[in-house]
Amino acid sequence: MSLFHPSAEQIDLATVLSVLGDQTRLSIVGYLARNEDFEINCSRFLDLGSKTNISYHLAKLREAGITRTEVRGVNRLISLRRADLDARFPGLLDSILASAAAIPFDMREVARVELRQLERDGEATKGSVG
Amino acid sequence: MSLFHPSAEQIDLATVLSVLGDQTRLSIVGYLARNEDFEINCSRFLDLGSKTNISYHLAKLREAGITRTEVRGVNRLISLRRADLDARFPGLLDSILASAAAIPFDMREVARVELRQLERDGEATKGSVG
DNA sequence: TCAATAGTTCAATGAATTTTGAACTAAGGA
DNA sequence: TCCTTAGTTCAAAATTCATTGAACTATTGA
Repeated sequence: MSLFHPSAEQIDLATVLSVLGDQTRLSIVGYLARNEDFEINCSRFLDLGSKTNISYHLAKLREAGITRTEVRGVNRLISLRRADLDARFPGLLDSILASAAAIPFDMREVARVELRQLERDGEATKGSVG
Repeated sequence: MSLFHPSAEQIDLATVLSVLGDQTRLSIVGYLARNEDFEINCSRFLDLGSKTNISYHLAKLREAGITRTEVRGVNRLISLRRADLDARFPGLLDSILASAAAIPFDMREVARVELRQLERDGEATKGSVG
């Protein structure tokens, strides 16, 4: 049920580098970094491969300590473990993100996803402010 | 005869990360970084694997653009392409080197190699200063 | 309870990587 | 010229990695 995540101290440099040395996973991490304010679930990455394949790559990222996967109802929300990575390997993630090329995504779908998210946030704000 | 080296612009992030995502190659790079003032040849790394195997790993590093291999007589001198890597991926190499663990080497042999080098430098200085 | 959704696990397959020993090349020194 | 040193190349074996479809699990909502 609960998914394995290595502790910060268990995160290994060679493992992180080899896991990030793959264009699909680099694309996923780049997208997560540029969208830390949004809740991202697995299906957001189906542009990059089949459902099974994305599940495989996300498991690699999680087991390496690069991402966190939390079960939220029927979804799993994926986020970067930025603080843990920065603490363990200062400057590494930032230099990789700065150098990682932009991701080949369908930007209309990206916009749609983000619009839905913003609308949801808007409703939440409306509710709590009233 | 002359060995292939990618140009700085040809160096690819995912390739660099996957090539450095290997403990043997990370050890080689860490050693090169901590000994940039010395001339290092291939056999310096025989602690880490067989001659054939080290040749394989050094070729990977060279083809990824991480090291330069110059033929110097019967030896091949290996050096880090630090300037090229820094220009292409600012901060990446430094953050990796800062996080890379110390290498499991036979430190007596390391000391012997460095002593020989220092003695050679001493002779050169003596000659040029006189 | 039933269906739909989101994602995982499994087994199989193909591709790439790592490791090895044997044979090889090229340069330098006796 | 012959030997030694330094390192490469090749072919084979072992291992690991990536990708796929089919079957599965867990949660939510009707």
